[in-house]
Amino acid sequence: MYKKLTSKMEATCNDISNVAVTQSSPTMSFNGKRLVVDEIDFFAEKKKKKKSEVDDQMVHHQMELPNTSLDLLITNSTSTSNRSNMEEELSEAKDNTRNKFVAMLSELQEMNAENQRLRELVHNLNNKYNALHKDLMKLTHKQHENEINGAIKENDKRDDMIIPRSLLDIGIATKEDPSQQHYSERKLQESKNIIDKLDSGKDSEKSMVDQHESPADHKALWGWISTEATRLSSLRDVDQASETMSMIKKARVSVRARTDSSMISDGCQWRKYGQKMAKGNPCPRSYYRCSMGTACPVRKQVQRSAEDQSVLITTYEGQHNHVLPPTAKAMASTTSAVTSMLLSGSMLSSDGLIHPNILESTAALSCSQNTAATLSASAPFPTITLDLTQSATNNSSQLLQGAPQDNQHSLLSPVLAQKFMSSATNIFDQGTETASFVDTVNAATAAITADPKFSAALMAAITSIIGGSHSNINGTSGDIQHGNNN
DNA sequence: CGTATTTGACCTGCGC
DNA sequence: GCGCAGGTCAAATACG
Repeated sequence: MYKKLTSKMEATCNDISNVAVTQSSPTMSFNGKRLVVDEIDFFAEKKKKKKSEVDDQMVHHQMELPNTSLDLLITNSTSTSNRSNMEEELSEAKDNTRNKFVAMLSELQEMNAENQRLRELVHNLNNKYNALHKDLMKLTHKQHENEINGAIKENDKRDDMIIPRSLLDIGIATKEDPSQQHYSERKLQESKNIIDKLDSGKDSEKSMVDQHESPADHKALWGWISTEATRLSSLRDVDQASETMSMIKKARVSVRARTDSSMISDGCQWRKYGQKMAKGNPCPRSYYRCSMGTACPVRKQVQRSAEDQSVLITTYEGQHNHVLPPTAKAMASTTSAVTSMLLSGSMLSSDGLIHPNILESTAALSCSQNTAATLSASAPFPTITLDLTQSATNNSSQLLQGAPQDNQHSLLSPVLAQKFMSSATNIFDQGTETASFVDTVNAATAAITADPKFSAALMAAITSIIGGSHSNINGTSGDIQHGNNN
């Protein structure tokens, strides 16, 4: 936005400076560049010779005036009435040009003001981001300390828990892994280092200025450079934040489901925009984008499994920027939660391994339903795969104590379901992309920290929702209410 | 006729 | 630099 506006303003300035015949004039500063802008009398020269020469000039030439787009018809007539008409038209043309120029100037000033406001906005956002980031680190640190304290007790309780092979196969670290012990501390240290680097960057810029010029030049120069330093620093932070944002946008949730139909119904409207043959798979991959909202960034890929063509793999990517229908909301919230947990520090260690908390939660998911959740660390962007194709043989009561099991559509206890849905809704149902990633992570972390059953509830909710769909997918009904992520 | 889908061309990132 | 594969675009086509 800022860059766009800047380039637009630069273009405007160039246009103006091209038009303006510069004279000694007051200067305007734009983005550190000096612009010479003044009110120019385009007709000054012509005025001088106007009285004596204008008639002849007009007769013999097509007037050396800027094209004012007025249709000034010049004839060879020498009658006085025509002459006075032409003079009137000429002065009108002058006035028009002057008015246009004044209008452009005022527009430029407005844009300058807007530019200033945007700068302040970016700066404020940057400050808020930093504050939230620090809070997140504190929370993560606190949470990890709590985990360490309760680790022994938890381990005793969960000794009989079955961890699925699919999770062990992907190299998940266990609590005994000593590298996990300092996960939060390392992360905190990394963030401190980043902040230190930024600060030192500012300091070095300042020291460069301090040594730079004579005192006379110093003041003006410092004004400009400090503005630039602030701007660059902001851009660095914005880059950092945007990188994080792009990560969460790129995070994917993949759903494997056994179905004959070409696409699972997930409550959203999709428009197909491409199809491609993927290597090593006889079935084409289809590309869809969400058509429910204008310019909604959410996309999904649908492809049949190469190994088992009855299995449909649907991969969701991005966050919806519009209000979702209730049928799509549940899954969207759920997959948002998974995605954000996936990307928050509470899930992944700095080693790229899955945090023990999530291991437990994911194990809960896998054990609690006919579903396996796996995390791909090798993919360019984090991807969680929910496998709905496994046969219903697992005991679902191992972790979700009190969860009713008589209902294949909802194995989630009503209390936990409500808790989960309200949490997920509070956290993720922002409806727009503008919801801060940091807010999301903070909220997710806070929710998990506040409620030890949250993780289990979350996973149970996923299986509940997907489980319902799954049974539909495998059943005769084509009306599958499957959600997509975010 | 407006909207959705198809499909070949094009772009981009990555490995060699 | 080149080729490959994944992803996207947009003109052509189909459909209601």
